[in-house]
Amino acid sequence: MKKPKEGKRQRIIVAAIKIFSRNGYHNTKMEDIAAEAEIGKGTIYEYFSSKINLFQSMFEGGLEYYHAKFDTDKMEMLPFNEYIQVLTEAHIKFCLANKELARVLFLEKEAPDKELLEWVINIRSAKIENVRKRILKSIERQEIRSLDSSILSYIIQATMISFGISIIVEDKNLDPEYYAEKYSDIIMNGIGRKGAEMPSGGGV
Amino acid sequence: MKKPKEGKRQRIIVAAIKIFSRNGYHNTKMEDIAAEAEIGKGTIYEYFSSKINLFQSMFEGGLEYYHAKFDTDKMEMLPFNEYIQVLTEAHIKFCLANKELARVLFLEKEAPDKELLEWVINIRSAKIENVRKRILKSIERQEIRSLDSSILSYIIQATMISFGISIIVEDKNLDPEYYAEKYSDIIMNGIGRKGAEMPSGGGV
Amino acid sequence: MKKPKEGKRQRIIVAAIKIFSRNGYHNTKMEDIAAEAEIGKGTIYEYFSSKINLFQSMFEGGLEYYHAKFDTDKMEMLPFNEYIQVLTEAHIKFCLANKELARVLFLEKEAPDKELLEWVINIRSAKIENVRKRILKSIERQEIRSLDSSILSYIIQATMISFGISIIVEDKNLDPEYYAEKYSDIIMNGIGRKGAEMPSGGGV
Amino acid sequence: MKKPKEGKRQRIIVAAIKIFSRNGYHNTKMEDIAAEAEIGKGTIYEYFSSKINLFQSMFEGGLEYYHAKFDTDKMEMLPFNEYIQVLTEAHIKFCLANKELARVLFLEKEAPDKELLEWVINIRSAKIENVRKRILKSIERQEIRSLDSSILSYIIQATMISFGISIIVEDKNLDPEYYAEKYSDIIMNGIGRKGAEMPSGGGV
DNA sequence: CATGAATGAGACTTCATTCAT
DNA sequence: CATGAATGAAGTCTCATTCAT
Repeated sequence: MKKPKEGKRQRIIVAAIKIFSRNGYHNTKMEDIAAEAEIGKGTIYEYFSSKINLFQSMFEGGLEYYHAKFDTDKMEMLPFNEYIQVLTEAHIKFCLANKELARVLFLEKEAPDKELLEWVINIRSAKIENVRKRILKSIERQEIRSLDSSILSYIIQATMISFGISIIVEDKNLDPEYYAEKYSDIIMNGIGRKGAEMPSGGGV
Repeated sequence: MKKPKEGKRQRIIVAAIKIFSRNGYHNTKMEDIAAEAEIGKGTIYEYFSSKINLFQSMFEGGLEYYHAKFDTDKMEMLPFNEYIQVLTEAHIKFCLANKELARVLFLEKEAPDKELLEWVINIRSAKIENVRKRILKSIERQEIRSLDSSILSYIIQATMISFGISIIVEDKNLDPEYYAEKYSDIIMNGIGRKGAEMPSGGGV
Repeated sequence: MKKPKEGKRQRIIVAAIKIFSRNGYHNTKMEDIAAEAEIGKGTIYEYFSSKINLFQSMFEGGLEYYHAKFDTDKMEMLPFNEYIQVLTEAHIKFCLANKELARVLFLEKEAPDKELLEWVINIRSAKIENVRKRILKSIERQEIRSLDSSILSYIIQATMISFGISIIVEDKNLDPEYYAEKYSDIIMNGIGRKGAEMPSGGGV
Repeated sequence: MKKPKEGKRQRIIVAAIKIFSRNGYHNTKMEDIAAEAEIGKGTIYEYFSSKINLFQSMFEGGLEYYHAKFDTDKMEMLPFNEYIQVLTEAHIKFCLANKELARVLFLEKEAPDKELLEWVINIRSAKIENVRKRILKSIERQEIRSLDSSILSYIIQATMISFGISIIVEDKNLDPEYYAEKYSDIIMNGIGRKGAEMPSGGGV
């Protein structure tokens, strides 16, 4: 039980994910986390300066871990429809494999701290911006038709999150490949009947 | 001016929306709400039995107000692409007009109370289910092609929320009609180049 | 319902007795008393300056009413055993007829106010002293044997209160005449077997 | 000196007795007790879950301590007059030695809690019933004459309490042995002049 | 390093009292 | 006179953080 040094820090993080995920930031007591980690309450303060600091460390580490799942270099090479598929599949797989962490990352919205909130918003904006850039590139490459890149990036981002939420909150077991493919199909080809001229097609 | 009993309740609700929206449930003090409403701390308790009761009352009233924006009878008549447009437009307009309320309704995720959390989840599931039923009907009517109704309802729901969030959090001023139309276009027609055969088109 | 002036004051007192008796001083809210009296909360303050003042007024009035039951002039004439009987009978009758008031007078011990507490203690001391004087007179008159008048007055006082408590708290229906007579018998004649020499008889 | 867990609980109890005794339940603040015990406010809650719990713990412990003073086995052997003496003496000694505790035990009447109130009433009833059984046995043994055992047990109980009250409230220094003996004498032999026929003697 | 007993700032809530009507 | 909506002081309890061991 007396792991070296860093084993304990990790144990605290793991415990924190579990408890924060279950109860939310404000309903979580440091004591609960200590109990989950099977260590003394005071020990947490050897590794983290405060509750908010623990939360942030956990959050940032978690987000890093999440983003590492998306190997951007390889993805650049993929055609857009595959890019969407890989993105979606990776996200769903992550949520399925890390429900608790995902709950913290994607559901914890009550800002424990203004600074953290801003940081999170910036990360998300950056990610959306990344997707948007990819969209612009794909339009250039004529992989996809010309459209408002901003709207599309919102749609993509939002839908992925939404799949995650149904896993986390409703505890559904979405099949990553099936959902990724179906989603890609819808977004690439639309939902209108093939060949039919949709009224909105002529648009503005 | 000590008599008028009503109006004060509303004033408290309005103040609560503002403060809960700004700080979240747990970072909000009853005193702050009282100050915002320009009344005494104790007065709140004349109208609401507790902090959680105030929050719930505000939340439920807000959600009711939100749902009232969607006249379901008329919407049933619309073709699917217009249905999407109207839905999206109403949502964006609501978020623009009620940023603070929208923030509470769509961002407050830390359950102040398990019961409320379940209630919210149920409301959302019901709404998604409603959209899903509409999708099935539209497939039947051959307005849209045959597809996984569940996935599509998630996409629609998620995208709307996402537009709201960009208004609420990033303080963007989305043009309701433009976004509604562009979104409808993407979802109906897809993003692939017209006439091009998309690889995923042959599906599964 | 719009009684003259003093009717309302009395009504408040009556309500106060009922509610204070039921809940005790600190668990009683001014609002409860107002509700019981079927008047507005503010109206109480037209007749009593504060909660403590209402309590004191009620208490003092009640004690006066209680003491009025003991016509000291007539009682002076009675032989001691009858004096005890009349005293006890009057007390039991009072408690039976005014359970709620009696509860306030004899059970409310948590001093709502130091001043009142002292006042009550003084009243009781005075009453015990009165009984003691009567005892001394009776010893002089050779109605009773020579003994420690202080102890006897405590016994008499305490026993009466005790009978009252069993009525108030245990809700027993003591027969005033029976108890008065039996008590008088015991106190006058003792409990030892007639004629037997009790060991303590020779004592000290 | 942060470790020792016990001793602190006792210190809180002692402080609680002092403060509750001085001010009564409702006029006592947790902060006052903490100050008296020279500890922090929050520390009390490490040992007692609430104010009412602290009061009950103190009360029950105190009553236990009180009852332990009466060794019932030995007392069964004593003749009735000595039984009364020992009972009275022990009670007076307890009140003298534990004025504050005695005040809480015998004067605190405003029920902080209905449950506790009932518990106290039951304890007292049980004690009175015990004394009554002893009386019945003594009548059987012809130690005392035949009489209403219920009345006599009330008298005995009441008188003891009364002695206690004069110690607690009036701060009198009663001599335990003197009072016990004189009281026993009165109760055994009555107050009537020896040999004189008391009118009530022939009774009913 | 590790611990958990101790702490006290701070939040919710109650209720006696006031005062405009 | 009568009222009851409004008030805010005051009390209970929680929990992040500290520090002696």
